[in-house]
Amino acid sequence: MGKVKRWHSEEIAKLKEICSRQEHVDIRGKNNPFWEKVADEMEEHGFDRQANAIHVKWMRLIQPPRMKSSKKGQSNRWDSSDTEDEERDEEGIVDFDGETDTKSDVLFQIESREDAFKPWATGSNWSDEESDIAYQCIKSQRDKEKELKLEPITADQIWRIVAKALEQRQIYRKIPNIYIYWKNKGREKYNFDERTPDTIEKSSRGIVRVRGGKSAQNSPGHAAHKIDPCNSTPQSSTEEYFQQNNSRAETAMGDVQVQVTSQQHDLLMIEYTKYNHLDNPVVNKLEEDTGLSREQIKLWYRNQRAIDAKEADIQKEVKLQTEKDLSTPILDETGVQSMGLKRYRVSDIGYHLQEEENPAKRARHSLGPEILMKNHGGILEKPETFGRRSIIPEPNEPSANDVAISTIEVQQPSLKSAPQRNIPDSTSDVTTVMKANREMEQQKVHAAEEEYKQLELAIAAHKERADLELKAAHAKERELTAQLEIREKATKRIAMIESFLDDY
DNA sequence: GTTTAATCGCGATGCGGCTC
DNA sequence: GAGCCGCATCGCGATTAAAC
Repeated sequence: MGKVKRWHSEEIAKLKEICSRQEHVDIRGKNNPFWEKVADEMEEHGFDRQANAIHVKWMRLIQPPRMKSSKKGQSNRWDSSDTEDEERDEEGIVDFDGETDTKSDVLFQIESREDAFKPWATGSNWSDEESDIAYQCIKSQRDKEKELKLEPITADQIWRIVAKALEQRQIYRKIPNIYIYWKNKGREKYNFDERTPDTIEKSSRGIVRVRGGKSAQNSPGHAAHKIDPCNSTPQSSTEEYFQQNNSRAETAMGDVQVQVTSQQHDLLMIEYTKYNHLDNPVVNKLEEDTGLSREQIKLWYRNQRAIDAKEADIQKEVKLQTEKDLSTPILDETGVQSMGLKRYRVSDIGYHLQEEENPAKRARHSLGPEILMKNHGGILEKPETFGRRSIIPEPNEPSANDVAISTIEVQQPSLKSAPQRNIPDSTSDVTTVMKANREMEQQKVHAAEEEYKQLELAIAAHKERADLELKAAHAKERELTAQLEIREKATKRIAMIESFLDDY
C-alpha cells in the first residue's frame, strides 16, 4: 500500500463548505454523482481526491461523536491534524465519556468548553520556571500543614493548587500531566516528597511491574524493572486512576499513553494464544477481566498480530536463508511458502480445498500451539516464538488450546504437493527415490489429516462460542422481560394514581 | 534507539433491504 | 431466490508519538 494521503484542515474545511451548500441534495450512496461533483470542485481548489474517498470521509465526518480514546488529545489541538475528534472539536463539539461514577472520574472529567481552547502544555519537559512553581506550591502547602498542624490535603488537591498557580502565569498543565511530572522528575529534582508518611510507608511495599508482560522478563531491553514505589500504591485518586483504569485515564488526559499492566497483558495473552482474532464472547470476557475498553482490547490484538507478523517474517527470512545455505534443502522456497496458513471465514467452509493462490503473508495461530506446530509440517522442531511473547505455552503450562479454536476461521495447511526433493544423481538408487516419494506422500496424508482435525476442532469451538452467545442472548431476554414487568407495574400504578386523582 | 499504544486511509467482507 | 446496492464493521499496512 502506498503512502496514505492525509486530509488537512483546509481540505476538510473545503469539503464541509461544499457539502453544507448542498443541503437539499440527495447525497446517499458512494456512487452518487454528487460525490463526483464534489471531487471536481475540490480539484478546482487544488485538492486531489477521488469521489469515493470524499464520500467515505464525509460519512465519517458526520458520524455521531465517538468516545475519545485518542492519545492526541489536547496536545494536538493546535496542530493541523485531521482526526475526526479534532475536527469536531474545531466546531466546538466536546465528547464526553459519560462514565463519572468514581471520584477519579470526577477528577479527570473532560474540561469545560472554555478549557477546550486552552493551549495545554504536554509532556514531561518542564521548564525550570514551571517546575519551580510546582515545587513552591507543594512545599509551601506541606510546610503550612506542618506548622499549623493541619490534616494534610490529598495529592489531588495539591495538583489542583499547582495547576492554578501555573495558570496564573499563563501556563496550562493538566492535573495528570502535573502528577506524572512530579512523580517522575519533580520529587527527585527537588529532593522533596509531598506524600504523607503513611502513604510512603504503604508505597514501600512496592510491586514489580513488568512492561510487556511476564514473557518480557527475560528479554533484552525488557528487563523487569522495579517501578518507583510511589507508583505502586495509589495515594490519591490520581494515582488510583492511573493504575486501576489507565485506559480511561488516558482517554481523559490525552497525553499519556496507556500501558497495559502485566496482569492485563497475561489475561489478553491467554485469550490471544487460543486465537489471535477477537470475537464477541472473548471481548466481553476480556473487558470484564482486564477492565480495558473494547477498543483497547481490539487494539492490543491488532498490535500483537503486527508484532507476530513481523517476527514471523523475520523467522521466515532466516529459515529461507538457512535453507539456501544448505546444499540439499528439504523444501525449496515454494515449499516454505506453502506452509503459509490461511484464515478462512465461515462461508469458506466447504471451499477450503481450493488451492491457495497466494500464500498467506503471515503465519497465524488460531489453532493453538500444538496444531500450529503440526501445521508446519512437523518441520518446526520447537515452539514457535513470536518475539518476546511466545504464543506457545511452556510444555508444563496448562494448554488452553485443547478446545481452543474460538472461531471457524482456521489455519489452513496447504495441500499443495511438497516439491520434489533434490535427490543427488550420484545416489540414484531406486530405494532412495522410493523412500523419498513415500515420505512425500506421507506428508500429504499428514497434512490432510491435520486439516480434518482442524476443521473438527474449529467447528466444535464455533459451536461452543455459539452456545455462549445464545446464553448471553437468553440472559438479555430475561433482562428485557424483567424490564417489561417493571414497566407494566409502573404503568398500572400510574393509572391507579390518575384514577385516584380524578376521583379526588 | 526501541517498544508499544494509537491513529489514519483503505479494502474486504457481511448483512439487510430492495428490485427483478 | 438471485443479484445488486448501501452501509457498518473489521483488519491491514503505514505511520506517529509516548514511554521506556
